[in-house]
Amino acid sequence: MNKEDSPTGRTPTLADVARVAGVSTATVSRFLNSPDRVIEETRNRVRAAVSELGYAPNFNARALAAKRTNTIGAIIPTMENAIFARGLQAFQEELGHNGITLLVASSSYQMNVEEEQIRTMVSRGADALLLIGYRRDPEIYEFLRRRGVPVVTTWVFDPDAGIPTVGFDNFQAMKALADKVISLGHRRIATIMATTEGNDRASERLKGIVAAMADAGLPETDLSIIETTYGIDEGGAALEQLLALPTRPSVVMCGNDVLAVGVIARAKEMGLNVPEDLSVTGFDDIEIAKISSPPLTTVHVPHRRMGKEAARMLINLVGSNTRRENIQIETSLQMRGSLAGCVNRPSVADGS
Amino acid sequence: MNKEDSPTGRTPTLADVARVAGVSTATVSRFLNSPDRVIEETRNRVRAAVSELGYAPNFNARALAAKRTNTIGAIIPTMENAIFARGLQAFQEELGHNGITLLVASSSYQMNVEEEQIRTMVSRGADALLLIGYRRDPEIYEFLRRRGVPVVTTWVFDPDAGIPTVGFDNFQAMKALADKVISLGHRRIATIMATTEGNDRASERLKGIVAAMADAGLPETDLSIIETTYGIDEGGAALEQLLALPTRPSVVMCGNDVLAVGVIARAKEMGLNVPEDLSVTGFDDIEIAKISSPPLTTVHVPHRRMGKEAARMLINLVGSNTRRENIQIETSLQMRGSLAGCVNRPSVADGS
DNA sequence: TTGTAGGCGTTATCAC
DNA sequence: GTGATAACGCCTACAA
Repeated sequence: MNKEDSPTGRTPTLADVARVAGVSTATVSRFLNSPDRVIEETRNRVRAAVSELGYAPNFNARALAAKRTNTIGAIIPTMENAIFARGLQAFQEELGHNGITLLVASSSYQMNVEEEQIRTMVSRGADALLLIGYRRDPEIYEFLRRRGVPVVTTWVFDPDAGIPTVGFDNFQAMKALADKVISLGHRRIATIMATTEGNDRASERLKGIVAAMADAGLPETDLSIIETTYGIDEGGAALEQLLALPTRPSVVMCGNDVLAVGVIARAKEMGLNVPEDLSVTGFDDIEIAKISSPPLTTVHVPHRRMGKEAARMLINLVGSNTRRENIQIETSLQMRGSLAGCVNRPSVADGS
Repeated sequence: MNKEDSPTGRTPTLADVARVAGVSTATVSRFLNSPDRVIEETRNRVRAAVSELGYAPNFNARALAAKRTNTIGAIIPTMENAIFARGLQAFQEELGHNGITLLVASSSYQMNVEEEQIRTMVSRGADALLLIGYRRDPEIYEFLRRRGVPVVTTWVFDPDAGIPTVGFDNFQAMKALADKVISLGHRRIATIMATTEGNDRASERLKGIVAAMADAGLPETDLSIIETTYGIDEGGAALEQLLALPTRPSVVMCGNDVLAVGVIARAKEMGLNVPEDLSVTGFDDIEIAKISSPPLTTVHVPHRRMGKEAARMLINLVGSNTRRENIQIETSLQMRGSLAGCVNRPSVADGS
């Protein structure tokens, strides 16, 4: 039982430190928040008292009194796959450099869960919020506006969104890939997407494919669409549905890399060669895209830069130094082995 | 400008609700926390006032007054790969069923960062903590004990750890796999592990391999060890180091699936056939293990069950219904294509 | 530079 | 059942 064993039997408070140091609570508070406003001699006494008591400030009390938490919240659709990991990592690093803590929650792609979490974050005092995509109930934006909580949305870019966006144009990005696919001779195109309802990224990507087909004069009926949740196994299951259709696609364009990798794996299990029998594309260019075999053709997204820029904008907004703006991140096509030209063989392979 | 536009110009408080409903703040508080202790008639008035004002309770004030947050914190080594994702998901679900919120932070496998985050979580009022592994500075456990914050560690099982563990025996699990590898004829074994310093899971897994070799009478010099950070590319880089050594291993046993998949990918790039030229094993059995080609032989860990059990124990500890205990989760070998028997060919393949 | 004192929004202990 | 009212731990004018 050393001297550090809680002398009072409870966790030390500011007042305890003040008493031990022989100063007022105000001085201790200053020592903690702006040490330069405390004279050296006093500083030492307080510092000693702090470490003697093992004092740690009570965050909730601080937030209550200061109306500021130095905390920014991020709500992402999922933590189960690595789609958002890298961007969030960069986001967190940038916040860390500015002494800001990140709080993360995941909504499982459910809008009502997300709303709940937005309210929770706000009631916990988050100074600002990072959200994925911009399409959500206007009421929630109204709520945030009234509470004065700045928001930035990412993974999308849209100057007309009404709120700051830091991201890329999902429509154009996917259209560019679809253009490429079509130029390689593919006509029977299938796509596996996240449920597009309430998911602007997915629905815009889908529109991108449709637009590319329209440009090429392909009938919309040549496009088979399956909506599913994101996951490797889900991708595989979707592929099976696709192959049960009367006309077998020559290419499957997936809404993200996770689905695509699942498709490739299942295709191989089913005895199909990728890309000879079936081409596959993804979206995101996360790590598994490279290690898939064949490696995955996909849309490269500069996740880290996106996360960093979002953090910077949010930090500015909290300091209210800036008006809102939008930052566009450029994506690029990442060609790899999973996409090949289409020789337009009949939909049911024969032995000839 | 409708009636909901903040009437007072600031966010509504309990007192505002009380005023509008014509009751005391105590009653509103009761309405919020134990509605059954308020008579129906009053309840309705309060309910109306709440929704009229768009009132939402201030979490920090609540925590300050109640000394309880209904929040449990989890600190994991990384969010960058999916190792902890599934377990954490199950953990969160179980907490959710009990009205508890989960706060997640990641430490990037750095002990000092983790300590910092533990202190942050506590000062934010987390009612309890979930940590990965048990090996850390005793001072931090002392800190938690003094603050009365229950802790459960997971991904390890050790009744002697001094704190509750919900997990598996890393030593035995890896030893079982190594036994199998050796029984297949492998002698020149290499291993790629996370830095074992401060990482009990990694160091125990390594010991498991060493023990298996000892049991088989293999000299310890037959084991090449490379320590690296977890990541796909890191696995690939480690493989290159390994292949530069004078005696080429016939099998690479990796500390986790992420490394192993990286090894397989790089091996193929280098023109090696897996498992003919080189066998590879992992640990965890996360999703990529299945989609790797060849699919990965690994140690299966029941992540979801582990997460769920940890949540239950933590919930009990917060209610202080229980004394601490330990729960062992059984792992199993998951044999797949990346591991084959060793024909003990010379370390440098020739054309014969 | 430092101290005093009021307030932040809830909860909880009492009486009534 | 309901209402005062004192905590909870910290911040921040304002004074000294």
